[in-house]
Amino acid sequence: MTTLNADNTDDNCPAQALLKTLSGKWKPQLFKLATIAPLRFNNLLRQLEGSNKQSLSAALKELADAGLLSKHTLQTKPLHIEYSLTKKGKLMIPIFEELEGLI
Amino acid sequence: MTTLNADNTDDNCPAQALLKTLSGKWKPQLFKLATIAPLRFNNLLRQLEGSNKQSLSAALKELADAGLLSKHTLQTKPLHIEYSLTKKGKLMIPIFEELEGLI
DNA sequence: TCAATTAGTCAGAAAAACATGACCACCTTA
DNA sequence: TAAGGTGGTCATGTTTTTCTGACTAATTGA
Repeated sequence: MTTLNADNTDDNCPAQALLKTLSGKWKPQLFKLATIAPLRFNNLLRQLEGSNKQSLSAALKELADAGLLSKHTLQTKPLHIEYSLTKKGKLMIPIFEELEGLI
Repeated sequence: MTTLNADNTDDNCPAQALLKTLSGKWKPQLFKLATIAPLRFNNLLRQLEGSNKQSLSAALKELADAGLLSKHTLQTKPLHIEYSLTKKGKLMIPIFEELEGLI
């Protein structure tokens, strides 16, 4: 009898990594909001009641590292930084809608 | 400016609950294995290296509570208990395959 | 010049998730 | 009758995640 998953970072279960990057207290909401409009840091901090800088900062970074969000700086004064969906991120939208459809 | 998510159990983001029930150290693997064959407790405990009774028990319960797995007792001696995908659980399989496709 | 905005980082505390070992009941085989 | 399998629960401890408050730096408006 073979044992699965010698370690829990195993990618024999390919959806697991994606599920991990999307899970957490704020990431689903950040992803969802990003499908509507680009995200801005202090704006999110005000909108997401109960959130905090540290967690939002980490969540945005993880979503960006996963290739779902891209970060770009607008040359305004003061500088504004926007996080918006990448191509990969956009590809996920209809799949999420299907998931929501069967809840 | 309206604030979103007065509490973090909010269902204004419907995928969030589902994402939550599928996230965690063992649940993705349990779901995946359940797409192949019904799950049995001690069998999982042996197969999933590094797992433990407490966590598997909790994970199976959460997946069952979410309506993705159903629990039934086989009248064998000794009794065997099987967890298998519900209709809802089966509906999620192709959606997960799409997600995996774009990783 | 002082307060407030922009977007964060850092250290430490609190909360949540996960693991460990003891224990339970039932049944079977030796 | 003792050991080992079935499928768990419970209390406790460890590890990971999340939150809090202090701090940074540049820019704007009063």
